[in-house]
Amino acid sequence: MVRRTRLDASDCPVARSVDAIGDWWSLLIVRDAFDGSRRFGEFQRGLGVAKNILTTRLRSLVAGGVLEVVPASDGSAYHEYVLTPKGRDLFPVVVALRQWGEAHFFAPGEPRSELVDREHGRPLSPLEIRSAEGVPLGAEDTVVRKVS
Amino acid sequence: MVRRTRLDASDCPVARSVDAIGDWWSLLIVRDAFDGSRRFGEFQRGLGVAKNILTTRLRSLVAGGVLEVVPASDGSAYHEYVLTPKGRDLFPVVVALRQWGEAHFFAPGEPRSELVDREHGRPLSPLEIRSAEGVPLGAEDTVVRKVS
DNA sequence: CCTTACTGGTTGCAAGATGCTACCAGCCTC
DNA sequence: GAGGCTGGTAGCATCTTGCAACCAGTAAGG
Repeated sequence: MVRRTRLDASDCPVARSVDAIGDWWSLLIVRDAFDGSRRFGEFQRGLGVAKNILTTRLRSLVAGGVLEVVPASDGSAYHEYVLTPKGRDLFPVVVALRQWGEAHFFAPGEPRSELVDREHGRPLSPLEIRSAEGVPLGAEDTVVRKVS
Repeated sequence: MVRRTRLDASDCPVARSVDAIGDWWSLLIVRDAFDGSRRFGEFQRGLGVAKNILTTRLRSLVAGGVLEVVPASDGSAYHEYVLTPKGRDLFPVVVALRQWGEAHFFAPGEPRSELVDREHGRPLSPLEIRSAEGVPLGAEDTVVRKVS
């Protein structure tokens, strides 16, 4: 058995998250879902992914509780894929990745897509890590602890 | 050419980030680096990954500017892998994934690792998405815009 | 020194994942 | 009811992943 390693039983939440959405396309599907895509064809055109790959990814996201299948909103006989509450909770992950990409992979003035406040049309403020008391923290101010 | 699709030229920052660290092991290596791992063997034992896989992942993270190779801190002839500033900027991504995993993949009381404030030993507060004005936003309050 | 263990890999092979191109069965539209 | 959309499957080639074996340079003990 040489299958891809499973980490869904790891005691680290990061590992379980990566196990659920850590493959290549899943997060981009979620990104497009946040951006309004609902139909198979929308995801396929938006991502440029092969249809068989998209099929397996959508199925695994549905199985993982990130997306759910609902009847089409336009009354046709087809169905649509929408984010569950669990899927919508991925918003900070997508925003964090977006901000990291913006900061490190684009030359100034290079064309890009940008996530903005719908009301004012301005970019979001950078994510901040804060303690329970609300004090901003850096990575060096934190430590991983085992809990049982 | 059937190689894995490259997204490093996409105009979406999320896609470029995923292209850089979106494979299975890279983010876990970064997580362990935040947790203090520096040596090849530490990563290997911490992750349980095959050595050839770890070799390629470390190389691509170094090539991508996330890790850098430095002489061993204990004076031996070996070298170590440490996060660059770009790599440390991934902290919000790791924290976001961790919080999502904690919220959705653990039964109450199930053993887990936890990220806490070093000073007080308490879990961090949940990440919040905020507008430029500091107003908390949900996914539905944002929209993606093309910039050129 | 000399031997032995550790560190940090490389190599070869088996099997799974990815991707492309057909192909196809329901819909829906005219 | 003909033709085009929608949402897939199937087959095949190639790439990636993973295990195990092997190996050179370094450190440590005697």
